[in-house]
Parts: sequence; structure tokens; C-alpha cells
Amino acid sequence: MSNLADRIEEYLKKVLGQAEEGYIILQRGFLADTFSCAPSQINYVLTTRFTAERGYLVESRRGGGGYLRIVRLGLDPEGKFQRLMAELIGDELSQDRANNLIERLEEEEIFTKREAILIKSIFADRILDEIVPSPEILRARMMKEILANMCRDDINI
Amino acid sequence: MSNLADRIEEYLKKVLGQAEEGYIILQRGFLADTFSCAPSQINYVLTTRFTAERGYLVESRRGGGGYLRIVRLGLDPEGKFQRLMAELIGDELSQDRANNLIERLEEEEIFTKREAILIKSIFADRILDEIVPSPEILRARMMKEILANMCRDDINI
DNA sequence: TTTTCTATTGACCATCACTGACTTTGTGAC
DNA sequence: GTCACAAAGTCAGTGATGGTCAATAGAAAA
Repeated sequence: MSNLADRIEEYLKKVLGQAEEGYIILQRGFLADTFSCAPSQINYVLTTRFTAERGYLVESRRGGGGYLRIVRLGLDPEGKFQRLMAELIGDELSQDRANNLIERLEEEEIFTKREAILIKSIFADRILDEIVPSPEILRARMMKEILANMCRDDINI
Repeated sequence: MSNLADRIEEYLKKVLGQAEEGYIILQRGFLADTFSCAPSQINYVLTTRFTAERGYLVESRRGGGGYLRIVRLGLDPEGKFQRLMAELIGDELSQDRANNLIERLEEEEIFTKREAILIKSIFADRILDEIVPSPEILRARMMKEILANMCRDDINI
């Protein structure tokens, strides 16, 4: 039932659909004015509708000349990333499981060899154990974030 | 976007890019006149955009005949990683400093664009704050580990 | 009806850009 | 040396953004 949040979502997706670059840049205050609502309503829409799981990334900057940048992620045909991300939500990832996953993704050419080495190196227990109370949760969280960013339309492998 | 500070930054980088010697010399007052702004705005741009992490060095002189000298620092081939680790990373690394450093290393072609995005994404406060007691220590640790691995001979950019 | 989930707002916070008043330092004339 | 002038430096204050969170309202489900 077209409530405000739904209408803002629809509007943003329409504008995003027309953007050739795969992203749009706009101001929170402008949007809030356009829809005559509280600025924080925009944050609500962004955090509930434009998440990585749904295929979007949001970046922003505060201060004078601040902005919101909404990026549409290139979705792989099989929705493989989405499934992976869903699996990783709230989940834990051991060093072994992480290594297996990363190697698999390297074979599938989702990651380059360098990227695989990079990720594995920082996921090592040797690095995390002393500093992080629950390394397994951090790995899952980071892995999800990496997957989301690797689907970005504005970069190429 | 495109606020004053960004435009001044862009202008200085353009001029610097055309300078054969790797540095430029100019006057603060002249710049301020050119952009019709307060002279202190120039200092703002210099201290926020032309930092060591981003690979710049700024020298100046007051009084009659005063000037600003902006130097683009290269990475010396000998022991560049060691120097970076020692001087720029240290034991703690904030998100801002990390971003500056990563972007600089991307410009120096030590990281690809994808690698830079990958690292920046997992270094975000948004990711680390909830899970890690001292994100700054973890970033420093990870950044050093990444640099050590990216310098391996068996992988190439 | 009662409960639970979703939407909306407003008060307060954090960050970034920019300015102006005041300070410090270098140069040159005397 | 001293003075006047001509740079650049510093810093606190202001305004323009976006962010967060708790409280409330509304809608849907039980």
C-alpha cells in the first residue's frame, strides 16, 4: 500500500534505472524536501531497501557539499553471490572454511590470484586471534562485504 | 558535489601533473584570489588533501617573497614497503588514514582499483566497530600483512 | 482485541567546508 | 637595529550536510 517508504524506494529505483553509470548521487535534504518528510526517513529507506543483500551499496559524505551515492550491484545470473551473502549473514566463518571458499571463488574467476592471497592473508588466525574476540564472526562479516563490493558495476576484474 | 575545496584540489593536482620536476611553487594569496576565497581556505585544502599518506609534501615560507611548494612524493624502489610500514602505518590506523594510504598505493599501481575497493570496504568503521575492540590496531596489523604479501615475487599485478 | 512488525518523526550528534581575526615570520628601507 | 610591509600560519566559530536512536504511530497478524 504505497506508503512513504515504498514511494521513496520506487522513486530511487526509477532514477537509478535511468542512470547509465550504474549509480546516482543526490542529497538527503533534497530528497526529504521532495517527499516532505523527515531527513531520517531517507536513512530508513536506505537501510531497509538498499542493502547489499538486495543488490545495492550506499556511500555518503557529510558536511558542506555532502551527498548520498547509491550504487546498483551487477547481479550474477544465478544469484550465487546473493546466496553466499545470505549464508554468511549472522554466520561464522573459520579460517579453513574461509580458505576453501576463497579458493573456490578464485577457480570461478570471481577473485584474481592476488585478491585470493590478499584476503587469505588477513583472514589468518595468526592475525585475528590476538585482537578480535570472535574472529569467525568478523570473517563472515568481511566476506559478505567483499562479495558485495566485487559485484559493483563500476569496476572490472 | 564539487565544492570549493574539491575544485582547488583538482586544480593543484592538474598543475602538479604537468610539472616536470614533480613539484610546484605558488603563492597562497594568488590561489585565494583565483578562487575568490579566504587565504586560510588554501591551508584547509593543503592539510586535508595534500598529506603524507596521500603522497604529498608541502613546504612554505612566510614574509615577502613567501611561497607554497607542493611536492609529489614517489616511492623509492628500495625498501619502499618497509618505509611505508614504519612511517605511515605504525601500530594504529584510522579509517581516514587507511583510505588515504590505500588510494595513494592505488595511484602508485601497487594495488589495482578492485583491490583498493576490497581493502577499503573491510576497513570501514561500519564493519569493524561492532566486532573489534580496537579497530585501529587491527587495521594497522592487516595493512602491514597485506603489503608484505603484495610484495611477493610470485604474484604480479 | 492483543500482539508484533513496520514506518515516521524529532531531538541530538558527527563531520566537513569555509571564513575572519589574530599571530608569526621573512624582506627591505632607513 | 628598527620599522613597515608582505607574505603564510593558526584557530575558534559558523553553517551545511548526513547519521543515530528512542519514542510514537500505524498496519498487519494472531
